[in-house]
Amino acid sequence: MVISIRDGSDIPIYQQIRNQIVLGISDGRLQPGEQLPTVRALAEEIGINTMTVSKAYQILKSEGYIITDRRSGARVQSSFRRQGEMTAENKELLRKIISEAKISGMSWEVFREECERYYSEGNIVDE
Amino acid sequence: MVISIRDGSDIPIYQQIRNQIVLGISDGRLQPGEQLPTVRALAEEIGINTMTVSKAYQILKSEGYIITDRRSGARVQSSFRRQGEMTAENKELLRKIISEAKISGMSWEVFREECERYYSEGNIVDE
Amino acid sequence: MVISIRDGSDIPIYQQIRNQIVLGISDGRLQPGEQLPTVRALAEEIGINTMTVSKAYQILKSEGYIITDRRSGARVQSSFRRQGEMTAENKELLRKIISEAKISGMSWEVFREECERYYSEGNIVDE
Amino acid sequence: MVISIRDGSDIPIYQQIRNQIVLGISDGRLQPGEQLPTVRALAEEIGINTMTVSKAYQILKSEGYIITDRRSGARVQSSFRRQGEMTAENKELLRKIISEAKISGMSWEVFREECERYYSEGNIVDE
DNA sequence: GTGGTCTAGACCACC
DNA sequence: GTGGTCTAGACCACG
Repeated sequence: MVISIRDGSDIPIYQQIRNQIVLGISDGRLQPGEQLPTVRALAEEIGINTMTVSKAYQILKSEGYIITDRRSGARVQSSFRRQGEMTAENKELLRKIISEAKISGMSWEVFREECERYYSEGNIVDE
Repeated sequence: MVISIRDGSDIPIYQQIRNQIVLGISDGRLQPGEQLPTVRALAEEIGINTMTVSKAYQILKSEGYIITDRRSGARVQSSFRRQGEMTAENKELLRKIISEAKISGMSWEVFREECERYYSEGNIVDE
Repeated sequence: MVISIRDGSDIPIYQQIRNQIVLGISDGRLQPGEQLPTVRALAEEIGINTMTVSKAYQILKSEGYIITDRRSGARVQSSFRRQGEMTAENKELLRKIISEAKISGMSWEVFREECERYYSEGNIVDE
Repeated sequence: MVISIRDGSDIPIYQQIRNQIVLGISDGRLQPGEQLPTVRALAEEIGINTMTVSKAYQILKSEGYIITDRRSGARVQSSFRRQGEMTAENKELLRKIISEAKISGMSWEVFREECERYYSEGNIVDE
């Protein structure tokens, strides 16, 4: 999977990496149990510091998306806790997005379709 | 309208203020043309520096949500440009939220309902 | 001549008045020697403080655009010093405008036409 | 590139900085992708507070002229959206300038030449 | 090292 | 009274 970094972005690089890997997991490009590139390899590929990649992996690990192993490096978690809830932070973000969408005059139908499109991009195949 | 700030949040205070005012506009608690608290009053109420509030107001102004007037202070815009589009940043955020929701096992129906609930909270009354 | 004030503008009201009167003189809506409304009348018409209109008139007077007279109030200057030069401030503003136009990809021809259009709006008839 | 500030000017310092950098971009003294001085360095050079420079950079960033990067500081955008339009504010300013030029007796030909001269000062080299 | 945030307190122009 | 600007100095996250 290709990780691309936007240079001018306000989002820290380690967050961008983290987000793209989560996205990859959600749409099936990264399968449960699949091996991730080593910290060093990914850092070199993107052209950034290994510390930055390492931080991204640490976060992914602490969030339960990946597991790390001294021998085999990092792998995607093979089964996820499916509590079916959004984090408080994501709820707040969603509120922000929706409030701006409403003010901009976007109808609920159009917004719903946009979400549905994102929702149907690939599917997780686990267990 | 009450503005509440979470101290430990990684979202800057001025952004929190900005977001809550946009939310207030979108759900009708702040009506078009309505007067906002003065920079000094809001700063004192929240217990922060006037500069921080001022920065929030300037962002809101540059985004077209409010107008500032030397006479009467800050007021909510009386009419918004309704282009019916999300910003690129919001699209990216929405993707992130949805990818995480999917992995957590949240079904499309549940997510849709959550969004619909936010969407129906109050309505903008354009004049 | 109708003077209209934009509420949310960054330009101070007295400047807006001043600019519109200068514009009126340049395009012929205000003829040399023509009587301007009294400070009080204009203030009431626009719905602002008399001080503000008074300040606008003072500036116009100091710039030589109008003359004031205890009896007949304010009148447009009947003949202007035609030195055919821009002020240093206007040169700087023009540079700013042109630099932004260039970066935005506006061609010299299009810019020239825009200027020409403004230039031909009405004509001064004096002497 | 040298940034010079006029102390008595009614244009805020951060705006003067902003304008001069835009000018530098438009006439090619600042090339796309080129590194700008750091906030601290520029502040010290001019003899002002870092906040003031920072504000200038943030405006330039929000206008799309530069990007800021935690790694390498601030850099000129490498490609600009070329919509070929003036902002409403610039149109208004241009009207004001032209109205005053006309009254001062400046002929269209002289004004046109002045503009053309500014227009031909350097050229943007987009990559 | 970089830019980003925030404070406390000051002064200004506008109305 | 209002918002806007600026300072001096601090602390933070990022890389």
